[in-house]
Amino acid sequence: MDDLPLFSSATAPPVLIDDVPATVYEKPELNDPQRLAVENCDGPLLILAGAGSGKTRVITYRIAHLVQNGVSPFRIMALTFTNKAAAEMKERASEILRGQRVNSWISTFHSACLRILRKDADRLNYPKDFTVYDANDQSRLIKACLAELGLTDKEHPARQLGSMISRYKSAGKGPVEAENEYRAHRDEVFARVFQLYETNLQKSRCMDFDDLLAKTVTLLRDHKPVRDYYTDRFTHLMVDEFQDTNGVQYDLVKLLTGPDKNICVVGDDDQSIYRWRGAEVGNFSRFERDYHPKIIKLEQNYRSAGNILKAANAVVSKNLDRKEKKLWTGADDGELIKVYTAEDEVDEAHFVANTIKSALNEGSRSLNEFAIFYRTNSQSRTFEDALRRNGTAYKIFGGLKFYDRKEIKDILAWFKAILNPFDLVSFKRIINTPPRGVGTVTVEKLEELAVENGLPLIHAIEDEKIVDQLSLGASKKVHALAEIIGKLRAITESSPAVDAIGSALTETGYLTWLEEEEKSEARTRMENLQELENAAEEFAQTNGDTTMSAFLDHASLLSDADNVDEQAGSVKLMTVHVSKGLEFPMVFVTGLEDKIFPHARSLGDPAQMGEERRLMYVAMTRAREVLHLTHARSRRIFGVGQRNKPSEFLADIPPAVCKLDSSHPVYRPTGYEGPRKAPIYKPAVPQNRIPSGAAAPVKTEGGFAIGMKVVHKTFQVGVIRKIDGVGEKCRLTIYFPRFGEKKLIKKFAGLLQA
DNA sequence: GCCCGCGGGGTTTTT
DNA sequence: CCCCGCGGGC
Repeated sequence: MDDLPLFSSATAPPVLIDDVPATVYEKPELNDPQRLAVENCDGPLLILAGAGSGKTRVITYRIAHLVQNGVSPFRIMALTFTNKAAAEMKERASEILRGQRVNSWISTFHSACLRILRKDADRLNYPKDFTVYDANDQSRLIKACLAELGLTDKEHPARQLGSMISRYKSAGKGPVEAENEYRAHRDEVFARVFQLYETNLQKSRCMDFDDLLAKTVTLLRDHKPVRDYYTDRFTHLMVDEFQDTNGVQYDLVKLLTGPDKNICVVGDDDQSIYRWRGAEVGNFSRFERDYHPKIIKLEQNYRSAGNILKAANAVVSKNLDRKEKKLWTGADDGELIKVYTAEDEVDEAHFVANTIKSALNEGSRSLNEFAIFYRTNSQSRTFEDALRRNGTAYKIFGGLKFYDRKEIKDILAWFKAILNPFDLVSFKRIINTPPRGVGTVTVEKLEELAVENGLPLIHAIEDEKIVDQLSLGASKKVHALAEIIGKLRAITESSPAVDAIGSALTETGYLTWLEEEEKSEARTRMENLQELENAAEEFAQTNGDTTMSAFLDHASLLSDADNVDEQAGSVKLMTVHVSKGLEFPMVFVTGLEDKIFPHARSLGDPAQMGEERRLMYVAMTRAREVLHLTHARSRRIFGVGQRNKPSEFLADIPPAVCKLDSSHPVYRPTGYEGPRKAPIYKPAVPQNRIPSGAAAPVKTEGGFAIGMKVVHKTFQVGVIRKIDGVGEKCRLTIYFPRFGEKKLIKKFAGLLQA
């Protein structure tokens, strides 16, 4: 693997080899651009940091450099997206600054904002002890709003409305903009729900995740003394993963920038994979326009072997509108990238599991050197099965987060309700959980009585005179509930959070309830609750704060308790999104098929396809030494077998850096023909034919199938998502990238195959 | 008020 | 196929 032309396309950046002594890879010192990035501390700076270019090192050394040059750590703020990144940065900064107290703010955007708001929320007509709502709470509140408007969750899914609301708020917009921007009936509903949601949120004295950012922006923008306080204190500001910032975060950063404009943002446009969530890559150019920063590019990759980098570059360089960048490495080419064509998803999983097993048997690698990536969570299942069959320890990352689990939320809701009597979502959650005979009828009656008496519901329930107005049976049950609330309130006020949680588990009857339920999940749930107590204890010890409200803040913002580094001794499984920021010696990127990765919903939309491509780039650049790419010729999707072409990304990888992997004994379902010899990477042509022949049936009707691309005279190109009914009554749900989802009657739509 | 069974829907998700 | 949430029956 030597002097072959590395890239067929003229636009692809060259990869420079052997430009730098090998020791650099082993023990990295600061290279020239890195040193510039560290030492340029005056005025605005934009660091374009390619994958694996030592970004974290640069940020931490910058902090150290500032401190050594007389800037007090007290005046430094660094903003990240994840708690993990913040923790790592904090730890490494304190290592470098041995012994010095690092009282900088190194935290996520959200916790920095929460901290700011806890101090001054009263200026926004919020109590300082407002509650933070997560996506689940938000969804419950939206459902309540829908009900209030006489609408159903069916026609307007709360989750979908929630993400629309979030998208608006991330762009700094509210219900008024929503109303102005939409005219169609469906969206009028959206604006009304949005409006009511905002009103009810305020009434509940709660903020959702997006509010934490948006309200901080309002606070800083409209209250000069507050803004002055922060811009005076923080003379040096740093922002990590700048490509992932949304509109509101950009505004926030701008408001926090002091008069000296010592602001440094770090990011990589090629790793922007959260555009769908409101991230605006345009913030890079906005930053350049607003600040005229110095620009430093970190282009030397210290992570991946040469071939991996060449392949990754080849994939991402097909995107247009990239920042000019030439990522290179001083490392050797390393092994060729292995491409495996599996018969189906079971074969794919076995190939991966067996490859890992034989590498382990050779003794050269340990369990935690392996990672398996997939595009969607549902793909994890077959890998779990295969690994389990091989007796290989594994751990899945992502998925349901600890603090999002039902049992955890059920218990914490008691304290949220007690600490904020206006938080109806939390209170309603616990009124009859576990079931104690206080049903909807009783609650409705109580709500009326509460309104009449001008009391929040939870206080009304504790008011004997009010409860006595209920029927005898109901009032007894409500009294019992009030008693629990009273006890928990007392212990919350007097004792550490751990003890309060402990007594909630027994007093509310939650543990007994779980014990009685003879379900298989009950055991895990109880273990999780035990873990909740541990978490409260641990939080108190590390933060020196035993109060419930502090723990609740922690729980709502630090939502993933799992830490990849701490899970030694297991193969790691995760979606590509979750893999961002991590690295592993041996990586398997799986499901590389048209409609899986790139995902079907991205096909036909250039912007979304660009993001899929970056996603692939992120996945590949996680690998240090060995990269396996796998795809299956057929795969069960929603229980139905489907044939998919190899992903077009496979075709983008220069043949010179990869080889077909056929060396392993694989699991062979009947009909397996052995590994293919012919080149499998033909540039993908748009898949628009109904899968035929041996393929299992896909839902079809009159020449149309789910996933098929079609052309409509008004809406142009779209992808069929759903087919309802047959013949004359056949209705097609089609997603048009430019117009959104439309339901059309086949007979009248005049559709053509794309 | 509770529980089971049906039906709908299923991309990614740092906080 | 598999998970969820709602509604109807008990």
